[in-house]
Parts: sequence; C-alpha cells; structure tokens
Amino acid sequence: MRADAKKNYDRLLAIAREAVIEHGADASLRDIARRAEVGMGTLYRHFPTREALLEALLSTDLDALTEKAKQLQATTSPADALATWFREGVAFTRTFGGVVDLMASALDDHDSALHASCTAVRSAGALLLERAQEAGAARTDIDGIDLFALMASLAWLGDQPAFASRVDRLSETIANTILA
Amino acid sequence: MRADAKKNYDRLLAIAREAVIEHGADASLRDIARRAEVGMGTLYRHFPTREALLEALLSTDLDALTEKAKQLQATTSPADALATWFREGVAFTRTFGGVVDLMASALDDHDSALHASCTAVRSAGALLLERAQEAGAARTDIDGIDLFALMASLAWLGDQPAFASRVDRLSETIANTILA
DNA sequence: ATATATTCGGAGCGGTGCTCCGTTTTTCAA
DNA sequence: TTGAAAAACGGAGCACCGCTCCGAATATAT
Repeated sequence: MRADAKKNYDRLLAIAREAVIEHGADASLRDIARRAEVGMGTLYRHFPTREALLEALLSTDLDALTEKAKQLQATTSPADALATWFREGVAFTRTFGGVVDLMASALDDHDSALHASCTAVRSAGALLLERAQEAGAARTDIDGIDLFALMASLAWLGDQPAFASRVDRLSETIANTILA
Repeated sequence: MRADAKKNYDRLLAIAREAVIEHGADASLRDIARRAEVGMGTLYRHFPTREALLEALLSTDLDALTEKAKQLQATTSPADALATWFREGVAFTRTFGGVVDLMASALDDHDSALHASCTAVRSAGALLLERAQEAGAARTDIDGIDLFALMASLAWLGDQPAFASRVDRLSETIANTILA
C-alpha cells in the first residue's frame, strides 16, 4: 500500500469510528469523507461497501469476543463460561448503535464483509453452549443459532431508548433460562 | 371532509398498505404518492408524518390486540390468557416489516402518532401480566414494560431473515420463562 | 352563477449512496 | 536527477430520498 493511501485509510477509519459512535451504523458516508478531508472516491476505494467499513471498525472487537469464548472454555466451568460470555456478547454492541441489524443480516449473506467475523462469533458461542449442554448445565432445546438470536435481540433492545435501561436485567433472566 | 379529499385519502391508504407490505416500514413515500396518482402535497396533508400514515394502517390491528387482551382476561385462566396474548402480540408484526422499531420509539415519544395505540397495547398486556402474577402464575421480577420489550425483541427477530424461522419456538421458550 | 374555502400537484431544496474519470501524486528504474 | 508508469486522489454527476411551499384547480355554499 502506498504511503499516502495508508495515511488516508487510517484517517478514514478514525473519523468513521467517531461518526458511527455518534450517529450509529447508518452515519453519512459523505460526511465521514468530508470530515476526513478526503473525496468520495477515496472512501469507496478503501471500503467498497458500508459493511466493509464497519468490518474494519468491528473486526478487532468481534475477534476479541471470539477469543474470549475460547479463554472461558479453557478456564471456567461450562455454566459460568456460557453465562459470562452471553452477558459480554450483549454488552458488546453498546459502543456502536444499530450495528446488530447488520450483523444479523450478515449471518446468512455470504457476500457481506461482516460474514466471516459474525459466523466466527456464532460458532464460538455454539461451542460454549454445546459444552454446557453436555455437562447438563444448559437446556438442550436450543442451538448455537438460537443463542446468537437471543443475544442479538437483547442487543437490539439496547438500541431502543425505551428499553435500554432494562437490558441488563432481562439479559440475566434470559441467561438463566438458557442455563435452566 | 370534501368528497375528493376522502377519495384520495382512501386511495393513499390502500396503496400504502401494499407498499409497506412489500417494502417494509421505510417504503418510499414519494413512490406511494406516485402509485396513488397523487402529489406529494396531498400525501403530506393527509399524513403529516410517516408515523401518522402507519398509525392509520396499524390502528385497527393494534386496537384489536388491545381488545383481545380484555377478552382473554374475561374468558381464560390468567396463565393461558397471558401465554396466548403474548404469542399473538409477537405474531402481529409479521404482516408489515420493520414496524416494531417505530413502535418501540413511539412508546416514549409522546408526539408520535403511534404513541397512543402503542401505550394502549402495553397497558393491556400489563394488566394480563399483573393478573397472572397475582394468581401466582407468572414470575414477579418483570413488569408490563419488560413484557412489551420481550414481545418487541421477538418481533424484531421475525424481521431478520436469518432468525425468522426460529421465532415461534423461541417465543414459546420465553413465554414459558415468564410463566415459570 | 358566483364567490369562498379547500384541496391539489409538483417544482424546488438540501440531503443521501454510489460511480466514473480527468488530475495529481508517489514510486522506481534509468 | 529525471522521467515515465502505476497508483491513488477528489469531486462532479446521477438518481433517489424526505419534506415544504404556493399558484392553480376544484368542490361547495350561497
């Protein structure tokens, strides 16, 4: 990558982070380019789709979530590992608003730039769930996709001002249901 | 209301119903006006906001949901009434896509045209929940807003193609958790 | 038939996502 | 150091969006 290209890439990513924190996942791309003092062409060359931009923003966090699952699996009891990771997964989306919609649609869209990261998270969670199920610590009538669905729907609740304050308690309730 | 005005009003509502079923709650208003062979001014005079248009589309269904709660309260056991109504509430959003987001934000936006209908639904559900709680049939660590939140999040799941097929089963699970 | 009150329609404004291409800048070999 | 090839740049332009505003058209009441 050419030196000036890398400079613009980094600058775009930094500005995009601010913009998405402030305005959510559908922040204006034109505004991001403007604030980064860069043309639209430059933005689109580096990030051909909105998903590509968000993937660059989220990938480290998503990978960390995947990694966290493996750590918990190695160090904690099946039930605690699942419960802790579930809470963490719901809390994750708190930084950026409206991201969970894109993650949900990325799951069954193989062409989405977010597809790989999201399926990795889902798989990591599925492993935790299966281990808990084998240990008799989690109900057996749900699977990894259900787990992701429940996490996503709670994350969506967190995006709704009317419900945000109740997410922590409801997450606890749902987590206990899964472990029941 | 003048005769031609009523004609346009009805026509707009009919076309809007088709458009929202086809494209969801953020269907193009310009396109609705075009298909109804009406100018933008006409559309905005009859429905000053998008919420107003959706309110006109949803009000009968929302009122029916509110009414259904009262019927169930009068005819069915507390537990069954709550469970049945919960399922019905989740299923309701299936007709139009993306409506649940607007309903959620309408809850704490007193100026939204959907505010009244949505709070009515919430209150009706809250009564069912309280009756079940008093009968010892429902857990007591959630309230009417939590109930609405859970219904809304499951409705949101139904809007996500990746999860839609699991909504019925997960609704059952959550309903049982509430009754537990 | 006329006058008044209503309703109509669409041009226009500022915004969006996205593409395309002439211009500029970097790089690297001669 | 220089010059040409390669790479990246930026923004004008297109089609769409929500929304407003107002002169023209139309229905109603007298």
